[in-house]
Amino acid sequence: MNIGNASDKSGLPAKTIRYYEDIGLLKPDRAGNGYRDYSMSDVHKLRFLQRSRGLGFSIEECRQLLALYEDKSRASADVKSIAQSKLQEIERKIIELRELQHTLKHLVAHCHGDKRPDCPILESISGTAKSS
Amino acid sequence: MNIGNASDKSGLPAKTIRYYEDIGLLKPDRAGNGYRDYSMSDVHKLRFLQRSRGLGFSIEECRQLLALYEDKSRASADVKSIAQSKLQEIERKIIELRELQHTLKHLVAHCHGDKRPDCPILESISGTAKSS
DNA sequence: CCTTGACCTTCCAGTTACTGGAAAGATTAC
DNA sequence: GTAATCTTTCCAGTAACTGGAAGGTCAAGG
Repeated sequence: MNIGNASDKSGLPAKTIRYYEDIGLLKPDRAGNGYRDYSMSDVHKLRFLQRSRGLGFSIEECRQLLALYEDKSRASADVKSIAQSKLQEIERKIIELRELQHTLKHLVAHCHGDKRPDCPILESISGTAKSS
Repeated sequence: MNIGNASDKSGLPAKTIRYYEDIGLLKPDRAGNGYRDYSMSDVHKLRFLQRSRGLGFSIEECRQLLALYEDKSRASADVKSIAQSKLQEIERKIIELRELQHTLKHLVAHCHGDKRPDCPILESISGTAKSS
């Protein structure tokens, strides 16, 4: 399929998809007319990249994740150790998102935006003291 | 406290903290010698920024989140609607992280890196067919 | 067949969000 | 007092896109 279609299905702008090709992340086939030709497998990888990037992984981390995803026949211990450290990172990110969620929920529940300067929840979260 | 200390406590490089000041995200006090002086409240906000950025929110989104966090006495409906949409985004990110976690766990559990080109889990995830 | 509009191509420049390094002043440790 | 370790500002470089120009391709309508 063409890049526009792949873009719709993956959620990545066509520009970004071309950029990912430039830096060697994902190289699609080419049709006879020179158009890029994406397989469903390519689209899944693009979606995978779209998510990973959106979740704060760097391009290089995404490259590793994609290599895992593609199983570049590495030594087992190697694959496992990278995957394991990524899993820890994911676990941490989930916890952080839960905390952020918690903070915002309290905000919605308890702060009324009525120009009081003393929202009790925020004070309890952030504190006010100066220290060296 | 000095910027180095704030850097240690927030997890953000001093460079980045200064950059955030440049773009008007967080303006600390200044000590008599011209050094930036961070309060604990500032450090909490920096940590908040460190996390939000690491979780894939853009600077502008972080600015909004920080405004919520600081309760910039907006109209209640305004605050709530922004917070609500951020909460949805957070919910989505958590789900995506869980899916990524799921994928990697299967990888670790079922792919042995023994140079077989046919890891069954990855095939089931990504598919192989071409379509227009 | 021809045009029109929506695709696609490459290339190059601009933006966002840092990041590194120089040059110089302030502080702390001996 | 002086050396090491802060800190300051400023300017340049990098990472990861993003926009726009100039031009080729394709499917639909007349």
